[in-house]
Amino acid sequence: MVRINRKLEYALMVLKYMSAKAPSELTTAKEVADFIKGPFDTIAKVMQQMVHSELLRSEQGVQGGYFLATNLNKLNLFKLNEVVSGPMELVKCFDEDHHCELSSHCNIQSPLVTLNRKLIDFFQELSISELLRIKSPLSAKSQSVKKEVAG
Amino acid sequence: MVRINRKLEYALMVLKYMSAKAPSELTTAKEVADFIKGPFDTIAKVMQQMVHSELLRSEQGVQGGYFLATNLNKLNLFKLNEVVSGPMELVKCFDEDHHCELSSHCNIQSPLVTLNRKLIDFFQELSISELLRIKSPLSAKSQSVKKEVAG
DNA sequence: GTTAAATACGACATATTTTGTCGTATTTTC
DNA sequence: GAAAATACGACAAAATATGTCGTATTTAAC
Ligand code: FES
Ligand code: FES
Repeated sequence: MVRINRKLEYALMVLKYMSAKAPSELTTAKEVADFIKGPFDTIAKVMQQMVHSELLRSEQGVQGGYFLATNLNKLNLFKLNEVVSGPMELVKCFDEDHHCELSSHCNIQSPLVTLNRKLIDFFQELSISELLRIKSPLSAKSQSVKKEVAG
Repeated sequence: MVRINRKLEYALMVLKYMSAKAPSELTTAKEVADFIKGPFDTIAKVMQQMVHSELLRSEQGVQGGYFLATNLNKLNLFKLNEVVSGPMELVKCFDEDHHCELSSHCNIQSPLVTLNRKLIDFFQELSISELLRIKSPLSAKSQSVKKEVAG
């Protein structure tokens, strides 16, 4: 099976939620959790992971929170998935720590390499701002630049 | 996470293995299991599922086995995944029996619909014969037709 | 300086999904 | 009738995903 998981959804929800605010405004994990009626702890951890990979930045203490620290035009779904799930191959066989026990007699290795590559490309080409239809100041700017180049 | 699972791999292995034979020759589950050094029962069940969806046909009894019953040019990865995993949405939220408890407050529903659609398209456009680089008589024929149309 | 609200983070617990095994029945050839 | 194969449901085990808890730290407000 091939499915999108919750943590990736939470990450998308967080970005969607935060991108509706002014860039300087802080957002707390509680705020998001309340808004989407989801589990605070899990969502908070996702946001912390996003800080690690510098998608967000955080301020601690009372009145602390998170704010966007990246251009969502340059962020893609592949990257975002890595942020929440850690780096991993999309075809299990090729994952470092997985070690596929069939690999020595496998008759579809090269097809799987191809598939792995195609999946990576697919997710890399999916920009978050496009997917979430975000029109931030930055986003709008980049879009128009893109248009000029394209047209 | 977003990953290809074993059953789909087994199905691909089976098709790869069988497509190397003459169309009339039978292949047993044991034969495939021995060849790839995989678990007989699981592989057998995958082949049985393929019979249900008429990708293969079977003959019972001693000297029984399976043979290809479909044009692999017309088979795509989406369909093959459905055959081994049953019909299901690629974004869990939209799955009939899953019922996403966040859906009433979800702020990314429309993006998820888009993503779901794109994933389906991606897998539907991946033809099995192309992926496995199969050059069966049928396959070769269709390929040349395709070329003529394209060129 | 104490309290409250927030992030930070690891360890654990639970739930779900995936993967494999077993038992048993049926079909067919020898 | 025995052997080799498919057929299939129920179960078991393993892996993964998801959520919870405990505790520490930071900072603003009082
Ligand atoms: S099944 Fe893992 S490498 Fe082919
Ligand atoms: S999280 Fe399920 S519909 Fe949005």
